[in-house]
Amino acid sequence: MVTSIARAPRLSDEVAARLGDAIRAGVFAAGQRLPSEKELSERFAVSRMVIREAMSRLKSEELVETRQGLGAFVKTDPGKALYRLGEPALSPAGLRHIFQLRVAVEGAAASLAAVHADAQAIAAIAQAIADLRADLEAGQDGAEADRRFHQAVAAASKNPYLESFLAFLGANLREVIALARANTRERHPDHIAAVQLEHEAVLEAVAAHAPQRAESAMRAHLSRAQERLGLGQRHRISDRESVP
Amino acid sequence: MVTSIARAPRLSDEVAARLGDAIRAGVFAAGQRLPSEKELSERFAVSRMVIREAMSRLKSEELVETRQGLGAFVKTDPGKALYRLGEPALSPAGLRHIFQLRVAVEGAAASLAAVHADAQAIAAIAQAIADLRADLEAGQDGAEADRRFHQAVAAASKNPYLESFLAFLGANLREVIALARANTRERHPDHIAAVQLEHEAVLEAVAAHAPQRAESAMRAHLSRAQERLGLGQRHRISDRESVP
DNA sequence: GGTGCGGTGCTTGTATGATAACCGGAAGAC
DNA sequence: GTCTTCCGGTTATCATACAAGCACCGCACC
Repeated sequence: MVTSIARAPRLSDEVAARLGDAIRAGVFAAGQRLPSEKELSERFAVSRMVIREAMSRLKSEELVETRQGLGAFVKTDPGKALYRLGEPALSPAGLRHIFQLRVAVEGAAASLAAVHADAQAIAAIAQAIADLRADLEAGQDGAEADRRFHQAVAAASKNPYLESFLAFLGANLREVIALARANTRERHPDHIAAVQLEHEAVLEAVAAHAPQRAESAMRAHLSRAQERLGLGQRHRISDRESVP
Repeated sequence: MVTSIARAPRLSDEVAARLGDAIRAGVFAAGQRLPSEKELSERFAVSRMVIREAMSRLKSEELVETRQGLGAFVKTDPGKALYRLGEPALSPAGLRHIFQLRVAVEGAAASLAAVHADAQAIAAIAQAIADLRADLEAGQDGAEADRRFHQAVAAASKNPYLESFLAFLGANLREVIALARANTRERHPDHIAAVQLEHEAVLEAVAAHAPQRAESAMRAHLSRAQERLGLGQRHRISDRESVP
C-alpha cells in the first residue's frame, strides 16, 4: 500500500517534531538554554516523561545537549555530523540526481582504486566479478555479487569515507534498483554480457593502475546501468563542450 | 581541549550503546523481536525508564521500531537513511580523504552547474565572488563569502542532493579549515589574488556552459586550496596515465 | 571589607508504581 | 465451523519521589 495506516501518533514524536522545528526556526538561539522539562511539560500539557523522550530524540539528532543540574541547550552547530537523504525520491528526477552523486563519488573511487589498489584489493574485485558470473549462470539474481563488486572497488581506493558513503548511497538505492530491475528486462542476455564487460573494464584499468581509464570505465558502467534501469540521464556529464 | 572532561556516563547512553552494538553484531536478527522492556530492565539492572530512553535513541537511529502491544523489533535495514562522518578526522590523512570526497562531488557540481545554471544562479556566484573580494579588501576573514561561493555553485547544479551533501561536508570541514587557516599564512597577497582568479575561472566556465572546464577549474581550485592549507595531496587525481 | 563556606532552590537523571491503548490468541457462544 | 468476546502480555503515558549536579546567595570568619 502506498500510504501506511495512520500510525498511532505518539505524543513524544509530536513534541519532538514541534521542538525540533522551533529550534530550526530559530525560536531558540544557538547555545541558548531551553525551558526546563517541567515547564515544557506544562506548556505542552504532557507528562515530563514525554518531554524526556522527545529530548532524547533531539539529543540523538544532535540538536540539543543536556547537562544535569543546568538544563538543555541548543547545540551551536545543529546536527552537522549527520547527513540524511531526505525522501528516497521516488520521482525519476530525484533518482537521476542521486545517481549523479553516485557517479561522481564512485568515479573518484575507481580512479583512486587504480592508484592505491594492492594485489589483495584487486583480487577481491576479480572475485566479485567471478561470483556475479556464477550467480547469473546459476539463474540467481546477482544483486549481492554486484553490490560486492562496487564495494570492493570502493575499498580498493583506501579511502574510508568514499567507501562508507558509497555503502550508504547503495543501501538507499538498493530497493529502488530492485524495483526497477523487476520492471525492466535486466536479465536479457545482452545485458548480462554487457555488465560483465563493463565490470571487467573497470577491473582491468584498476589492475593496470590507470586512474583515468578506471574512472571512465566506472562512469560508463553506471551510465549504462542507469539506462538499463530506465532512468536515462538527460545530460551526459562527459559531454565535451566546444572550445571557443 | 583535546579530551573533553569525562562526562557523566549516563546509564541510558550506556544501555543504548550496548543494545546498539548487540544489534549490529547480529545478536538480534533483522525483524526479530527484542526482549520486553521489563525483561531488559532486569537484565541490565536498571529501571524501565532507562531502557525506554535507550530505545528512544535506537529508534531515532532507525535501528529498531516499536509497536504498542507488540514489542520492539530490529529494523530490516538498519539506519540506512543516516550517514555520519565518523570523527572529524584530525589526522592529515583523514582530512585528505575527506577532501578527495569533496573534490569528487564539488567537481561534479561545477560540471552540472555549467549545464543547468540559469542567469540567476550565475549572478549568485558572481555576487559571492564580489563579496569575497570586498571582505578581503576590508581586512575581513572572508570565510563566509567563500562558503557562499561554493554553495552558489552547488545550487546552480540544480541537484538538491549535491547541494545538501556539500553543505554537510562544508560544515564538517569548516572548523578544521579555520584552524589550518590560522596556522598558515593564507592571507598572503599572492594567495588572495590566486583564490580570486580560481573562483573567476569557475564562474567563467559555468557562465560559458562549459562543463568540462568548470569541473577542471573547480578541481584545480580545491587542489590549490588544499595545498594552501598545508594538506597537500600525495596523488593528483587528474594525473594522466600513459596509455600502453 | 573581603573571602570561604554551606545552604537552598533549581535542574536533569533515575526509580517505582499505576493506568490506558493495543495486539494476538484462546476460550466460549452460536 | 465461524464469529465474538475475553484475557494476558506489551508498549505508551502519567504521576510521584528521590538522587545528583550546578549556580547563586547569604552568613560566618578573618
